[in-house]
Amino acid sequence: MHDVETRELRYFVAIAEELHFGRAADRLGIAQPPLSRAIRQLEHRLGVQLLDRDRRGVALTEPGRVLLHEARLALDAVSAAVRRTRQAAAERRPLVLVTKAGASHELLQRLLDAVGSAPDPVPVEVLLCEVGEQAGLLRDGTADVAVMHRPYDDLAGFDTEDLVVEGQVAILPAAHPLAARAELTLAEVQHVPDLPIARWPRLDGSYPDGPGPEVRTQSKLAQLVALGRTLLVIPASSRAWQWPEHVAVPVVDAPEVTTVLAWRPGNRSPALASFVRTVTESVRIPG
Amino acid sequence: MHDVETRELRYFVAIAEELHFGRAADRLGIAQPPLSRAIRQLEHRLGVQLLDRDRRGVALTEPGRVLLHEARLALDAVSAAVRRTRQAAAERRPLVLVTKAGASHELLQRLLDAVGSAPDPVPVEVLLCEVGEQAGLLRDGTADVAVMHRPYDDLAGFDTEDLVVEGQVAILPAAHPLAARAELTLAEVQHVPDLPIARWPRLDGSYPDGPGPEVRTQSKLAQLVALGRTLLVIPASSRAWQWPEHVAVPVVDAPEVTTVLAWRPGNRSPALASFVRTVTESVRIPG
DNA sequence: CCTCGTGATACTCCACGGGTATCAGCGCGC
DNA sequence: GCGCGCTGATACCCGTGGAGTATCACGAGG
Repeated sequence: MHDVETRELRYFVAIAEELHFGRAADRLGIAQPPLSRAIRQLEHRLGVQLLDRDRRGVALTEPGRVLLHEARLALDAVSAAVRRTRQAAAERRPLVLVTKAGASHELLQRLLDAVGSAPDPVPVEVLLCEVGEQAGLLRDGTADVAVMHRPYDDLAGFDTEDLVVEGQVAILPAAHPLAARAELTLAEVQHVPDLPIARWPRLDGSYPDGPGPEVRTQSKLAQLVALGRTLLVIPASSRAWQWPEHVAVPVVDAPEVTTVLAWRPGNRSPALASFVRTVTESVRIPG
Repeated sequence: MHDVETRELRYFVAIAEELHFGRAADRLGIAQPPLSRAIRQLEHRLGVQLLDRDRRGVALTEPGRVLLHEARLALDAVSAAVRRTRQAAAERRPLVLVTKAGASHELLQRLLDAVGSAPDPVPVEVLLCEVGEQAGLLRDGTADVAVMHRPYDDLAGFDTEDLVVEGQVAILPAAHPLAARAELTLAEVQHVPDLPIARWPRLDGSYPDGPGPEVRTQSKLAQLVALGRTLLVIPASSRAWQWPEHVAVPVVDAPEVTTVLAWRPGNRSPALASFVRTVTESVRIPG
């Protein structure tokens, strides 16, 4: 009875995401039969049924959903081990900061200025990503520190430092009647019949049910708003939405959003420590 | 160029801990040559030298130390994936609480009483371990929640809830002159010539340099104190040291120790949530 | 000098991961 | 109704590579 190998976890993640043996095998660059065998073998080894094989596709069981989540964490940890080992062998490299494209733009600007003009400037490389990708990039060692937003982002398992708190605004097509309002409430915004709220993928890649369009990238969503097909509620400082066709209206009762600095706990790099210190001292707006 | 497999990480951890190919291979249940090859292959794949091979044994390079730490985290994450998947398939099982044997005994008693007499009692299984093992047991999914002590224990990556704060006492052999004192200071305690402070293994398994004896378990340390070979400074509530040959003297300027409840973030089990709520409400002494 | 103990090398072998071909159940269309 | 197409499962073969045994190369110590 061997142990579980990362290969098996990769296989399982692939099929759990695709829910289709053929496509998953394709993505993995192997044939379908070995994949079938590997998954059966994994199920047998765990003593747990992970998939409900139905004619017409595959569905995850409840333990399967658990394994999907845990396997992602485990694979990220393996990637992190490889990355951090290579980084330890390399010369002094810049600190990698990751943030959602377009979010907290001014804060980011101030933050980089502060770090660049500190007595001992830390070289910083900025990596922009899509919504929800930051946690994975931090976990797998691609990035050292992230600018994230509570309660939107998944902060589980990270050390964080709060930076600023802000309200949220609704982004509407300029042509829409609600765009003329000085302020709105969540109730008004949540059920506009002709502007259903867009649906983002969950952590497991599936979409919640609902009338709105499915989106995965900010640029596509921005275009949908400009086209008058949807609206959204986001922190006031987001700058990815300043098209001429967009109007921002404050939503008075939306939950406040906290911009936070997040990093992998246990990271004792002096560059990171210095970065966090500089940023919190110069950027934070005391509560 | 294949990916890194957990087998390779297990091999590396074994040799990094043993620093000896023969013993490591033995522990892994394989012969020595395959282990040599596997490690070479891993080094080649990472493009990093992990070990300094000297005639007369092996030493870790700096990247090797990084990989040892990261590989342990990754292997724990893989174990956790397996455990949690199996648990998800099993019937309602008790919550596993882990704590250092002998630490915070009264608090543990109150805590279990409170949970047992709550309106919806959560079945709790208590697991006792040695110093420093809690983090690993939480990370690899063996335990769901731990009673730990800041700043002693490694809380990196866990969600925590503070329970109580307390001072520390020095545990001395009853026969020693210092045992008669009503209180002591850290400076007095730290350099008692005939009672060098015992050395605990670091996270990587190695021991710091110094004159004191190397210890790994509490029971052995307790005996060493009773024999008049060492002393130690611990939280006042620890109860593993109440031998007749022991005397506890408060150390007035020792840093305070906070007893905390810790658990893996992102655990959405209702049993855990209810447990944490009950415990914090009934046990916590407000600061 | 020989011996012992280290890790590396040279081979042999076979288990297992992967490939191709094919099967088996179900939905669906003509 | 019957065939076709799509699913995942099965059967079988093959080659890679992981693991074993035997041995080497090198240094330390007596």
